[in-house]
Amino acid sequence: MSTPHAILIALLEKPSSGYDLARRFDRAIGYFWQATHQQIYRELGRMVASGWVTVVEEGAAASRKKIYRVLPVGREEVARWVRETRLGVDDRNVFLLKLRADAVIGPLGLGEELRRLIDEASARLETYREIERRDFGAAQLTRAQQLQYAILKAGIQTQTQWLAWAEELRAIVSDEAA
Amino acid sequence: MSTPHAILIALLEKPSSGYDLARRFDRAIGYFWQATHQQIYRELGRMVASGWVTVVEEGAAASRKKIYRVLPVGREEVARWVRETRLGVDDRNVFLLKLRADAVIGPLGLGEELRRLIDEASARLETYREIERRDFGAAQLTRAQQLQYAILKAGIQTQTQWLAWAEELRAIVSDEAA
DNA sequence: CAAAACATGTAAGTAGTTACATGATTAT
DNA sequence: ATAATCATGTAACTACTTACATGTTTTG
Repeated sequence: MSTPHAILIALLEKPSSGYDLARRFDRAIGYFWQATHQQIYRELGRMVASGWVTVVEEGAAASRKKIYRVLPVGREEVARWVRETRLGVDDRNVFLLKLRADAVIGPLGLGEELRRLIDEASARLETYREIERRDFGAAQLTRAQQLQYAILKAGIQTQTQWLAWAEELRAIVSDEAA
Repeated sequence: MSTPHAILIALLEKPSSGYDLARRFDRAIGYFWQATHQQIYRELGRMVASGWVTVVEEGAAASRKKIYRVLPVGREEVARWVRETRLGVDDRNVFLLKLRADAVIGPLGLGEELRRLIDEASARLETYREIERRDFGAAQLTRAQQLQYAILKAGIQTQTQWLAWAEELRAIVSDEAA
């Protein structure tokens, strides 16, 4: 559901052609957000139709490279999406997308949502810790139990790491004009 | 692409009805793998057709609760999927699924894939560290730069945490009959 | 001049989401 | 009795994936 906004944010960072976007989504952006060229061209077409972006054909008539640029309406749509899309703990890559939007178009008031995500992650961590105490307190664990414990520990460590990161982020995000 | 296998593994852990599966996917399983009841019923139907699972109707004729159980063919399909599906660094939840499969049906030889995923995560971490040195060495960073740095740090910390977890796991996974 | 990279699209199939739909059982 | 939970499904829509398709520009 966030693919069009991922593209809008990438275009706000730097106006590009569909091909350039596809390359950017293969490299840097692709580390936390994926989009194939087919998705990109489809969404670009839709977003031109919606009036969110304009397209300028570049180079000679033979070379049909098209550079897309976000219009004020599209910019406002990004801001609206950041404000109104309520995220869950599982949407961390989407939150990173919101951070990129916040970096490229002024402060958008992410402090409140960050606060809530921290609370939810804390609650989930506490649930995991309870399962840990209840199910993995035994001295000797079978191989299967060791693996199940490892799966749980993946969750515990992920929440712990994210919480530490999020706390550090609060200081930056909090100076906001919500 | 792994939804049917997620369901098979859940059924290997405990034969269940579609409704029970949906609940399990809402609770414990749902922390790292999602499936709605519509997906579950569709896949159960397909898997019965494929001969991977059998269904036993329980209770009176009026109450039409159906308990699904994995057949040997389905069990072998899980083993095949674990062996033959090549994962990337972004498929960590899928790797956790493979671990659950390994816990429920004997050792499946995950050591090699774990080794490769560790190598790939190390390489990605090194890429992130290079970007860090190149782009965020300055003493004073603007707000936008601080946010971009925070996004990068999320990646760095995620890889670091995962690598530590994976190294710990190697000891358990390595005693394998590949 | 040939291969790689640039550049943009369509078509078909699969998977996932949201809404609709129905009926039985259990607890208040 | 009535509301909540149990229990299973269908239909319509949207998104994503894989394969196909075409032509240009740059580099060796």
